[in-house]
Amino acid sequence: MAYWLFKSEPSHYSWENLLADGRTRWDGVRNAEAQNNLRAMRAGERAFFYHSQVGKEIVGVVEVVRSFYPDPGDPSGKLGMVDVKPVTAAPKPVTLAVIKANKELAGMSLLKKPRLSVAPVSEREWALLSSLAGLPS
DNA sequence: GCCAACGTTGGC
DNA sequence: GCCAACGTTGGC
Repeated sequence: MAYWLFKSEPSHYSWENLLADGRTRWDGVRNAEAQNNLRAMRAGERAFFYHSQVGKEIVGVVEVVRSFYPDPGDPSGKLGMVDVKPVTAAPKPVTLAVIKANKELAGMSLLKKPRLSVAPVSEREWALLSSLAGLPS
């Protein structure tokens, strides 16, 4: 059971948009490493939803409801996506500043690879972040 | 196949 | 709005 983190600019697609939609396709990922992460996801796995640029905080938890499948709109046939649904909002959103200030989280992909939009989260990081967010882990 | 130029991302 | 980091593109 792996854990993940999805980044999205709220001006483009926010947590509120996801709540309103109930479910969405996580398409439009171009970066190869991010694509590999999508490919590695299994249905039922969970991920944090992070607002980049505006907010810069973890705002909720999503679940992968459909594992990787090709994007029919991609002419190269290489790009794919997963489907996600919201699970729960974070009672206490965890800001980037808080994450940066925590030594235990210094190894996170979020910090080490700031431009990676779909990143892995370790079990330990998941537990710690869940607790910081006021979520049961 | 190399590498310079360019575009994009995302924090500040 | 700026800039650093870094991935991608395209000419050679």
